[in-house]
Amino acid sequence: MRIASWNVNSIRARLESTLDWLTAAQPDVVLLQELKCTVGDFPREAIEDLGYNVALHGQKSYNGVAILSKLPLEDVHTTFSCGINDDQCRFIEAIIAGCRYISLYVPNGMAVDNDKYAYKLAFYDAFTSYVRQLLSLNQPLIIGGDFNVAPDLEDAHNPTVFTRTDRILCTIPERQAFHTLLAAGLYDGLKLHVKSLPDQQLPFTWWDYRAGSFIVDKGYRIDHFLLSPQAADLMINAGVDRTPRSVTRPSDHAPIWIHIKH
DNA sequence: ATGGTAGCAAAGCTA
Repeated sequence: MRIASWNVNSIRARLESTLDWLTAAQPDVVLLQELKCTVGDFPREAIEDLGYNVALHGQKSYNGVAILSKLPLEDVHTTFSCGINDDQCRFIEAIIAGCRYISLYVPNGMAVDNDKYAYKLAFYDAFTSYVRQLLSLNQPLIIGGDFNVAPDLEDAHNPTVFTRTDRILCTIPERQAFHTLLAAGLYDGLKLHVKSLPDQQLPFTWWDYRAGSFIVDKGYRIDHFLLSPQAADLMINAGVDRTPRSVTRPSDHAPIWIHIKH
């Protein structure tokens, strides 16, 4: 099975490139983030025409997540208990072929002194609690999404950003929150795969639109697949698909993917 | 240190 996750930065602005990418990459399961539209405005028919079942959680202008699947989706949920800003559409979960999938869009945080930064840390806390419950089931669990954290020095083009206390995506509390989530018992799928190969660098997944960051490869690795032990056992390959980041009017994120035994 | 671009939606907010 081919599993992909992609922050599209507006599904309507990205519809043509999304359909092109789906046709070329042929993923069986797709976890999407930043739809930036309501359920009613989602281009459901165009995607269903490519053979996908659709489950989505959308709102006007911001956020929004979806799961596309060639196999039937069961047991769909669109919330976990965070306690604040629960009206923001950042989570959707479904069971597909006996495996639980979550599409996650973690708050960006904006700036260290911003209320959104506190929300981001609270979101990590609450999601970690939820993941601990899921992991106690001892079942395959695949979480894909935009985590808005570069976990380690190799996950940013310029490691000196980690010496600054004001650089969003890279501050110590954000990275600690991410590593606490991992420590609940999840594997970083991309890292697990790349580190099993000789002399491979971890690829970036996001490049700022500004200052031509993609051309000079000044990126960050902030999109991740996090896997339960039962899912990690199934993984056979992983990577980043830079092709959709290279087209005209791209998303600022590239799709990430894993292959699992089915 | 600053400012650089993009999407939504119609001026500023978010990223």
